[in-house]
Amino acid sequence: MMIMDWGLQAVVIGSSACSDFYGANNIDFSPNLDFPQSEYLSFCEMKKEGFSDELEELYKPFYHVGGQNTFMGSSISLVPKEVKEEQREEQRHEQQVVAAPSTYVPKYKKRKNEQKRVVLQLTADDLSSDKWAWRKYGQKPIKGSPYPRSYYRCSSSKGCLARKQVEQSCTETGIFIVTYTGEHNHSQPTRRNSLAGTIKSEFPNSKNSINSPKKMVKEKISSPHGSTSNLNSSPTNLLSVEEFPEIEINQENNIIIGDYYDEGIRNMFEGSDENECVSIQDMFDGDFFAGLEDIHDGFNSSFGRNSTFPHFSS
DNA sequence: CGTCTTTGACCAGCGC
DNA sequence: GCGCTGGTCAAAGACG
Repeated sequence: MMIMDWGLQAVVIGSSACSDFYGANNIDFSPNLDFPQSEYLSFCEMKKEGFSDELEELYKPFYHVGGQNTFMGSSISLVPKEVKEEQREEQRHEQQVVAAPSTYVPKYKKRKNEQKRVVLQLTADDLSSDKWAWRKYGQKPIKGSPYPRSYYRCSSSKGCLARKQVEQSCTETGIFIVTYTGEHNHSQPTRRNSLAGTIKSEFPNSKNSINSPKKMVKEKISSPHGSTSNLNSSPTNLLSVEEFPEIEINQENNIIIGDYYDEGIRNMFEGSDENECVSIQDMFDGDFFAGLEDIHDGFNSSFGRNSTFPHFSS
């Protein structure tokens, strides 16, 4: 099931290091039923390994009480650890399941600049389809990844808070993990800014770029925004939309609005087919991400009334 | 000259 | 409090 794929990827991305996927902070992954206690406890103990609250935030949309969710191929409840323990305590005394509180207080406060993030896994070709103008303002080696992460801000408008992070996947050659944060405060530019200085690779030899003395390395590439053209271009079938778990992407790079939506919610997009599709290109061309926020709010209200976890169809 | 990338320094959040 | 880490700043240089 597709949701399994990008859900896992979301975890990987959320952990800020693609090799550091072990679990999530304060989240109990144990299935509602028939899960060995020893394994249940081991999941809970993962918290000690230093998982960030990013993961916690990531899984908030999956929190679901009183029903069963489908995750990683089995029926699983995604309930904050504290909530689960509260439930178990109540079960011990009353032999009944108690609904969890609707609010969950994270252990750690968010980072100062943490905002809603949209995480995508794109090929180099997909990267070059991004018509926004970005200016690189930093690059950092990331722990656990052999590839550095590049930081971009929107260069179309001064004061635009849109940000983009790009890093090469350490597990899939030719796949780039792109994280968008903030929102553009302007319409999409009709043309890109001057191409001056844009022919340098976004991903020069990482070791050189990190450790070498300050020296420009010029690499002629075909696409602007630094996405190298010599990378293997494999079909992208993964999309992680943090905060928007109701969105799926299929093999054709179409964003699918799940059929569990209320008709009214799905109608927020043009058309009202059973599964609404938006291409990657459409996302970059229009206000798709802005619309996601509204969809997300609608989803929460809708999902809150329905005890059945969303089922994605493809 | 304007815009870009590169890269070391700096800052803030987080864990111990 | 200290160290680690990720995100940002800003100076220097390259490109059209």
